[in-house]
Amino acid sequence: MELSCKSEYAILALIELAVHYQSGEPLQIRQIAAKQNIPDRYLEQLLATLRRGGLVKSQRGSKGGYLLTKEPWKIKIFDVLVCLEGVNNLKNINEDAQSKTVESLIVDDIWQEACSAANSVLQSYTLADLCDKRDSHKQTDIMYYI
Amino acid sequence: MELSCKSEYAILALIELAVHYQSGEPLQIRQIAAKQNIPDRYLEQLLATLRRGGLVKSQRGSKGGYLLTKEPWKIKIFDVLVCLEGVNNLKNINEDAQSKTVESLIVDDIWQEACSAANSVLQSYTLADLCDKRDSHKQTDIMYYI
DNA sequence: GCAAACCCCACCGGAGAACCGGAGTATACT
DNA sequence: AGTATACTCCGGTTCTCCGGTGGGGTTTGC
Repeated sequence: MELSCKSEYAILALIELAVHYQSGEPLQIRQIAAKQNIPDRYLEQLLATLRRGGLVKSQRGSKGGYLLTKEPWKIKIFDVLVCLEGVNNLKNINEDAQSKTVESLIVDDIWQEACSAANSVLQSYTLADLCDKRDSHKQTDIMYYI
Repeated sequence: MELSCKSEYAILALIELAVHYQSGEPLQIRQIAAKQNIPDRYLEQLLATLRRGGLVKSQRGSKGGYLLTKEPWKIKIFDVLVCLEGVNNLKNINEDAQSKTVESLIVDDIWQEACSAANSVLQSYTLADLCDKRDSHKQTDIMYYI
């Protein structure tokens, strides 16, 4: 029940892209990495995965960088996790009669139910929601500062 | 979002213990392993962990084995997972000002919310519930058999 | 053509999962 | 007392993944 570093980095990067989305300008790995202190060589790989997953697009060459492919309110946190962690439900092929007791089916059911509960939360948040939270959070900080 | 083999084995073993709970007789590793086709040397380690976690107790020597320490309806699936996977919320010490951006706090919040949703499902099931499900499932099988 | 950016492939160290073995220890039965 | 039966503890092995680094290649803007 631990959020992997990988997924956390990816979500943070996507938040940065979402914040700069309306500008239309691409954002570079270096800039994202610096703002969220993520190792840039590693972030590069994660962005490549996100690109292959269709969540971001890249622009090569000088003045290049990354852009969201969709509006921030159309990208759910769940989508990001699926893209990063891979599709998780491909074990159902191994349903031989052997090594599948009645009890293990029941346990799997419960587990599926728990996963669904978590996923529905992750489905309910978009990048835009996180940006809003960020803004209100920063407002609060300013209030304290005054 | 994958249930580890480890936890699955442990829950299956505890179901077996729960089924035989009213007999008061200890159940041996071999018997549990055979019924749920679990590698017995591995199951031994898992039961040791469960014992250290206070979920089961052992009886050594001939005619020994394992017993639940509590009634099956007092043991939640969540308890089993915590015992096996370890306490997961001990990262809060690393809250230096550095490497903790506002955004990462927000991401952590969302993740916590998703975890809570999953945990509340796992809190709602006890070993006794799983035994009931098992019984009704087996009833259904018999119906088909006729 | 050159620098700035992305792209791709490969590798490494550490950690954990899923096991297997062996020597020791407690208990029951004879 | 002695033996068989179980658990207990310690260790090692193989495999995969995670987080991270390095090097070389390709595209683009100026």
